[in-house]
Amino acid sequence: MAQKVDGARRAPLNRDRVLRAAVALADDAAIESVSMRNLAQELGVVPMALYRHVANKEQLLDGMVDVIVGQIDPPAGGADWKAAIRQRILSARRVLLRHPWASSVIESRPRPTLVVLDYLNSVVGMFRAGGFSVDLTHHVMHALGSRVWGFTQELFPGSPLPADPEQAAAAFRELSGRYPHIAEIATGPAHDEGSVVGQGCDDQFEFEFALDLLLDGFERLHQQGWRSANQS
Amino acid sequence: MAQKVDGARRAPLNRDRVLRAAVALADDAAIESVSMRNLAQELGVVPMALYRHVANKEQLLDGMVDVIVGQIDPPAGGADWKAAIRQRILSARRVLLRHPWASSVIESRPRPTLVVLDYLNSVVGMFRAGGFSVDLTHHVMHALGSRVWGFTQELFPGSPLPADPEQAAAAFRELSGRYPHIAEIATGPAHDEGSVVGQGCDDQFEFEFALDLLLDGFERLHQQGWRSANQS
DNA sequence: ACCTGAACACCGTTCAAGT
DNA sequence: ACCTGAACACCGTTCAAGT
Repeated sequence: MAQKVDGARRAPLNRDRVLRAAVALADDAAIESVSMRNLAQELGVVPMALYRHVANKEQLLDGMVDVIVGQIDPPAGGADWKAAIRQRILSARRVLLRHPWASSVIESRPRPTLVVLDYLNSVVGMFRAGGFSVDLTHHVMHALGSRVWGFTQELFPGSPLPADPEQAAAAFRELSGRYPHIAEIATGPAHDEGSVVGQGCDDQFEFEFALDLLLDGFERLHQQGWRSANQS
Repeated sequence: MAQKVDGARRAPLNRDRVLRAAVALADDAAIESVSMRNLAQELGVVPMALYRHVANKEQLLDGMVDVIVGQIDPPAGGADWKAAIRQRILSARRVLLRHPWASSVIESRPRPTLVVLDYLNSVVGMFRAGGFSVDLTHHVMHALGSRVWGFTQELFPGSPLPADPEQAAAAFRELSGRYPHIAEIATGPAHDEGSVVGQGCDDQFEFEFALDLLLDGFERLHQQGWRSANQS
């Protein structure tokens, strides 16, 4: 649980302390616990005191995103564009795994903050430094989408099966009847035991599989000197 | 704006009417307007009357997703897997474009509903029918992620530039100074006027660019008889 | 047995009254 | 001039009192 401030607090409140406390609260409890009132109590101040340091709750969430994005490693020097971008995105992913609430907050922001623009600008610069045309870089950034932050929408969030093995087996039989294709890819067939598809799945593998598929595709287009259809 | 029910309502409330009213309210106003209290008022009933037809607000949102997903075209017969899946996903996209609130609601659901599982099951089935191995189909579904619903996370939501042309020009000069790479791909260079990169960008083009890049990648892996590393 | 108004435990934010 | 308690306008949901 989040640390309580002791009776006589010393450090005066500032924006940075507010943001770090909000991140800690989201980490320790849940993002739903991050209300202005709850956060104020955690800091030992009256709710209205927060409004001196953040304009409103939206700006608080923006600030929390900035704290997270600030933890992503800077670009690695020396490596070629593909390795460097791959490395950087996997660094973003490691940050997000430490703060599971962050991906949904990033998604929820209607406008990018300056810190977010800094990160995106530098990723764009990495493609450009690799020789990508302005045109191709534009499309490639769109194709990456949220993967540039190290996450994607999970299609099957949370196992639908109960914890109890016997109940799980029964639930699985029912699932197989109604959704045979899902059941098949969820567990893999018995004759395919060496596969990575097994009980649950390896999210890191899936992420890298898709990332590499995209990066390989980008590389191929770049090498072919890809241009928009109306220019070819 | 949403239609008001006239004084003497006739049709008794049922789950379907509740869900359709919620979708209409989200379409006409905004998803933020879809509160139990607001929705009840729209239907001319007391808030608690809704709880007879949906267990709670979470189930209301699930039901709204079901209404949306139910509008996606069934699989096209006859076409090869690539064309058929492409077509189906673009149909999902057309549905989502009619209901702009839907993508964020789909993302927010912690567990898939039966209708959602039906759709996913049938997409999985389309890959399997195209000869994809269970293994590859698993990874390919993960790689599609939210694109199977016809959307992806927008990296630059809403133009950061003001509407006034003069102010926009000034803002853009400042943007260019701080974020030169973003400025470059946002507008494209002057000598590249034929490009699709121009004032703003064509979201449909970007979606299809990324979708085709992925589908082409899937096809290549399938043709090469791709297997997990530990099996090769 | 069915329905529902009042109440509870929350929100984010405004604003006037206090120092 | 600064700070903040009370208040406002909302939430989702419970529950007991009413029919």
